[in-house]
Amino acid sequence: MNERREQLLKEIVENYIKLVKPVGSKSLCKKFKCSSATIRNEMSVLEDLGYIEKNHISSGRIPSEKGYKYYVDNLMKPKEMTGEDVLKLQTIFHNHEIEISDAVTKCVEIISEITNYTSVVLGKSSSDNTLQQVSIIPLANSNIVALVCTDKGIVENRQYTLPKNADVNEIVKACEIINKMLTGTPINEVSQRLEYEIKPIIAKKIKQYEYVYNIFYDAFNDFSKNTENIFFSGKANLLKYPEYSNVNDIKRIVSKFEDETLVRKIENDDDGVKIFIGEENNFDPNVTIITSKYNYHGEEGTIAIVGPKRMEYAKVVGLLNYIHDNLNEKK
Amino acid sequence: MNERREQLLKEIVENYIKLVKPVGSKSLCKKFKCSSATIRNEMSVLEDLGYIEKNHISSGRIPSEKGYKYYVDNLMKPKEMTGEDVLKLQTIFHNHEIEISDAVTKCVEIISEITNYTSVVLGKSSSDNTLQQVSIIPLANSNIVALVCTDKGIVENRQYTLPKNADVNEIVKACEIINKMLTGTPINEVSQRLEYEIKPIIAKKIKQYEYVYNIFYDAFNDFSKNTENIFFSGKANLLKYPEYSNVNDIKRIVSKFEDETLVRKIENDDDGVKIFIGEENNFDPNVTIITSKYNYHGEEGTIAIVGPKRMEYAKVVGLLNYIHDNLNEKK
DNA sequence: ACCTAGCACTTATTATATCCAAGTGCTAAA
DNA sequence: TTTAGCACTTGGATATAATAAGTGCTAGGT
Repeated sequence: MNERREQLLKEIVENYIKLVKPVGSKSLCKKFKCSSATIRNEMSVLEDLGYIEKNHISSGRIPSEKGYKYYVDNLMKPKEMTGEDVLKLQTIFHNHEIEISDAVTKCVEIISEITNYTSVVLGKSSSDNTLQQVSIIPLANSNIVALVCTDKGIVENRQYTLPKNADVNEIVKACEIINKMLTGTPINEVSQRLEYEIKPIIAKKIKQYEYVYNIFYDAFNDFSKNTENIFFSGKANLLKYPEYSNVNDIKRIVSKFEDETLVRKIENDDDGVKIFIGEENNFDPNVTIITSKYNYHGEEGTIAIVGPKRMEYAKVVGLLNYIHDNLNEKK
Repeated sequence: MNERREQLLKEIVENYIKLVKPVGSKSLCKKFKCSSATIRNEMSVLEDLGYIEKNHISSGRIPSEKGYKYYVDNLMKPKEMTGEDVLKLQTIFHNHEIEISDAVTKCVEIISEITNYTSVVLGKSSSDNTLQQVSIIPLANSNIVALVCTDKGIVENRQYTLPKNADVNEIVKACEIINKMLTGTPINEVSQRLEYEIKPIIAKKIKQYEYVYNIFYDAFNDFSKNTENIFFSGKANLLKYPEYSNVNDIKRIVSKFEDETLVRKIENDDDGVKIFIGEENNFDPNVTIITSKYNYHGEEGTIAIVGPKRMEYAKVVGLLNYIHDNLNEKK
């Protein structure tokens, strides 16, 4: 590699990102003040090094995954955000400072709007939450709502119809016992302790303890599944790009978005903004995924942007850097 | 119309539903024990009546929307559910009888699985819920969770960070006042009564009443938006069908599923199982939507199945009839 | 040692022509 | 009222040719 080759690669990548057409030697003559033959010679070096590829023997060049990677690692300069976009995000980070539960959600909606890619929030699985409080709200017709709240403020609720001979007071009693004994327990250990510590106690104090036990057992069990913390915005954006212009590609991508266990694989534990190009990501070899962790007022997770491999890296990385800084307060 | 023409229409519709190819006169000779010319004569009558159409001058016939409609209204016999499918649904309706909050959700997941179409749950907008109880759960670092629960057991929760000089006790006090005065108020009137009845009272009793007021105001406001009660299952199923084999059709449909206000238009207030073919529905002229209301332990809404116009009507209607009966208990 | 003009060659894309299968409409006879 | 027969239409598949874009390579120039 030398200076000119790097510049050439940069030019090819950015050109291809913009126009989605293989880049020919002729089109770069002016920029490099030399003939197309010279460019061709340099291009064939870049091809030997594996940074660019041809679709067929006489086509222009497109960046390979290795080429994109070299570009993002060495040549790209993250774009500073424009005032307009900053403004949109400011309203989330500053104006509404008390309301936090869906700051992240709103954030990715704006990301999709700005970037025209698909964004995903992967809420952290609840394993490091601890039990803060359970409570019962009685409704009419012997229905009740059981609530479970964790120290990080995540709430799950569930409605039940009580058997006819049930007594709400007994359930409230059980509630108090659970709160007294289990507050602070990691949420994934609660079920176990409920069975071995709480069940014997309420068995003594409460007549029909079985159904009372079941109510809480169910409520906690739900928590550990916790399938609800994936949020998408701008799914349809992916379909805008010409690389997904054949039906099977689209079907493949759409189906993959439907598959929760696959989407979970997007998650990444490294801090900072990370880029996974094509084969590097565990989701789909035809997309690039850029991730960023967040930890905002105790809510943790990953924000991911999914787009074509020829993503506007400079723009997206600039944006995610900004968001990363704002959604991770060092307390 | 006469008996033979009805049978012919029935045959054409069912044939097209199964094979997705225009139905030619020859293929029906055996069934009707006559020559293709006879069939052609009858077909041209059905075409004049508007029940079937041609793609081009020399193609076989396909049912028109009017034809489908005549079929579902007069010729189709809803298929009884098979034991296997009944079994899948029984586990929801009977075995887990205490756990109701996502019975409907699980239900449509099974619907999508059985039918291979897309199903949607449109939760009833919360306008006829009344306030049952608000409560506050304090967390660490002067964070709190505010909970709002309605008489039908719908719960919204929100997390806030309190200002430094705040006193949780004052918020709890406000909670009690609200519960005493507003329980039973329709949820969409709560904001108003909060401002005119509660605000003056807490203004007297609580020092920094402004932020306390804001917490509850926000929490109730969220409720009236209530954008979260749409649930999809099997979105990708739509892409399986040959009628959506061109890219633009797929893009259009996928984008429409993304558009919440459009999806809301699927909702339908009539009771029973209703069929909306093509132009009859407000969502997309190229699909059929079959809806059924549910009212299960106080949770109300619409279940909708979205599929191509050549939907397997008999199967889907049979299934939805069954579900309708089970998700609407007359108390 | 590097650059460049020139040219033969390759490939995708587009347009055009041709052929075939499926199916219709119409006529005339049963 | 039904049917056999036939001319006609259309979409789809396949083959062919023309064109544009771009490459690799050679040979001569700096």
